[in-house]
Amino acid sequence: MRKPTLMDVAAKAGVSYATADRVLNQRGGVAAKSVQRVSDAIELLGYKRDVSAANLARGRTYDFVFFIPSKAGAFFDELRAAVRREAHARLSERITVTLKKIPAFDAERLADALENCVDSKITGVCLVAINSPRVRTAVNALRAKGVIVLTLVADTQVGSRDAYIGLDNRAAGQTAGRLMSLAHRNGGVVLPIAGNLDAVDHADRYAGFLDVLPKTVTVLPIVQSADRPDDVENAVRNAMITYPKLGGIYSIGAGHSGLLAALSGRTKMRPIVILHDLVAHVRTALTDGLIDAVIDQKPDHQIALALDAMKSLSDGDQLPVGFGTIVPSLYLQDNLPPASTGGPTESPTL
Amino acid sequence: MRKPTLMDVAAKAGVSYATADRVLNQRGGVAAKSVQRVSDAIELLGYKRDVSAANLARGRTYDFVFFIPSKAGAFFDELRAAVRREAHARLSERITVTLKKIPAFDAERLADALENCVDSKITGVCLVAINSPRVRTAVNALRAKGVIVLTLVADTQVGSRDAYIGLDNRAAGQTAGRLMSLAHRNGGVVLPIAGNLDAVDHADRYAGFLDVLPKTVTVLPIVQSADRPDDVENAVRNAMITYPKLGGIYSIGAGHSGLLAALSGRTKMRPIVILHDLVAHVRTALTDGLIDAVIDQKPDHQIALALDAMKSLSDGDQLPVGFGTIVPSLYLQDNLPPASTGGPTESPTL
DNA sequence: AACAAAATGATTGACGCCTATCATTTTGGT
DNA sequence: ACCAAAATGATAGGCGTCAATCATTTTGTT
Repeated sequence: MRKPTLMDVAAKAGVSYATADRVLNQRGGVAAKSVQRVSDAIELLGYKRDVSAANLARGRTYDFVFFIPSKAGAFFDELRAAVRREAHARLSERITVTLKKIPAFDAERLADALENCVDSKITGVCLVAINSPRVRTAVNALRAKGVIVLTLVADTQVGSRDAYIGLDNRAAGQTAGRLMSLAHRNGGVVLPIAGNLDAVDHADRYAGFLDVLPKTVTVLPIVQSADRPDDVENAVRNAMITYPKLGGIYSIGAGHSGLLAALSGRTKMRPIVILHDLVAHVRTALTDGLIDAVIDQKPDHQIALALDAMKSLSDGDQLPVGFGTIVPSLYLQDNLPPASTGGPTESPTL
Repeated sequence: MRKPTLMDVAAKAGVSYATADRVLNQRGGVAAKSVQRVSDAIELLGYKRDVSAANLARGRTYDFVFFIPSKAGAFFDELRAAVRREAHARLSERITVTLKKIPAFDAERLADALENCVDSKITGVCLVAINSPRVRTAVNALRAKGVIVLTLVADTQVGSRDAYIGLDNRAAGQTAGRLMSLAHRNGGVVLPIAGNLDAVDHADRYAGFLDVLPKTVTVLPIVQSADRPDDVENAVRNAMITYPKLGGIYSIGAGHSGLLAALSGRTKMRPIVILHDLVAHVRTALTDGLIDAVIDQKPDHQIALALDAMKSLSDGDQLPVGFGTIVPSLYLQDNLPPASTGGPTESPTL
């Protein structure tokens, strides 16, 4: 027999469709014993509301907006591409996604963009947070209107948004440290490079890295490069000269091109190199054996999670605990995920 | 303005709803120029059929059956649990999943079960394949009836099923080898243990492992344990006595409990241990520092992919190239995914 | 027992699409 | 210009649910 409908439930419970509906949708005005009978019938039949039919009837659509900075570095480009892909894939699920590009580090532009949203009929927004009073008030205004607000990659204060989706940076650092340890079982010297330890994400990664390194491994003073390729390149070159036995490099932030330049050509007897985010040129470097491991935060996965979360939240569901915490992926040369296809693929059948 | 409907398309194209529908659903009997005008209108408006409404109207339901062996070892238990979880999560999407348990290695029972399906109204089946003539004919009979047939974890001949979803075993072995190399940059001795090299999956993993190991690493003769814990335990104990400097162990198959027993207590100065499949006790061993790395084939992900694939295929869509190839995940102690929650969670809101 | 309040029943028109039927118009061949 | 064939239009009922209305029955109160 086919899936039970609300009609079947009503019949089983010995009430009318209207009453069953009142129970299901908690419209109130139903006697306790009727509620019970309907609940029992639902349980008994294993009834599950057909959400497609429900959304159709409700005329429900999900309108989401993503605000992604145009920061230097390929990572946010990949994030944007992931948004486009996911959005395309869900077009037929009554989900519409708009992608807005925000100048990097520009809290005012971000606030402007958020404020512009307040009046439109938007279900949820997802932003890479920047800490600023105007941004906070704009977020609060949105939430006051019932708009779901998610932060992605970078968070604001807990409580001022509905959920945060982002990498567990400490775990990422620990993973790097653990791998580095495995490669230095008899001790050695390693060099950490960060963009800026004032940024919480970099600081967390660094802390995690130090967490798991055994005492037999010597950690050189950390280089803070502000993610500038030139600075990174110089630091690496100097370190390799000063410490000929340099056994490993952990690059915590960005500025990879400088690192790769300093390494280029040295595929033999070079330090173990671990860095973050599997962007295109990093993938190439890994394939070519120029570096050893990449710790990734799975931008595609984050976007998919963000969409799921916004949908759930706007349906009034709660998110499971721990939701949104991205566990880092560890890629070596041989377990790289397939490169994501360029644009949204045209589907022949509509 | 809201999403365009087929009505809007028809209006834009200057034809009736009926004609637009005839074009959209390729019912034929439409003049070429009308087809063109409708196609243009679809393109212009960015129309996308609302699949929920379509499935509702069609009365379409997806009835899938999974055949999973009750093989020894926790892996298939996890696979079954994943099926239950995913099935529960998609109940509201007009997807019904039945889970059938097949005695391990029993081609006849599997064939029986498959043959029983032929008459029922089933959309697709998904099985862990066993090579046998009766199974093959049963599969062919199903496919002849229009039932989608997927193989999972273990494949049959290409061409006799619609798709295969399973681990890239060579990549898995390579990943293990790569990690082992990183831990033995100055050479060393490692011990590979397989269940049975006649099984293609084990053979592939072993080949991949050897692929990437440098010549400076000595590989001891492989132990074939038939996945028996006792044999594994003995082999490991012997090797550790015979080769006090044993630097690494790669366990290709199952029988982990014997391995863990041989290792227990030795958290210091023990060989690097890499094994497969993040089942419960392996997770514990990794957390406790008894082993170093786990290569996982993501059973949950495989099930999710299987459902997606069966749905797509039964809708007549094609799968993208490379679909179904599972890239191995590499877990260290610090990047373990959250343990999957026991049963399907009861959702308060229906 | 009378009466208001509460609960229930019955029904209806969407939502966007599918499928089918039947009537009407247009086309092509001669 | 005639006729059959082809193409198109118009329309209706249904899929499962939502949201609303209005009528009817059941309660609890005094």
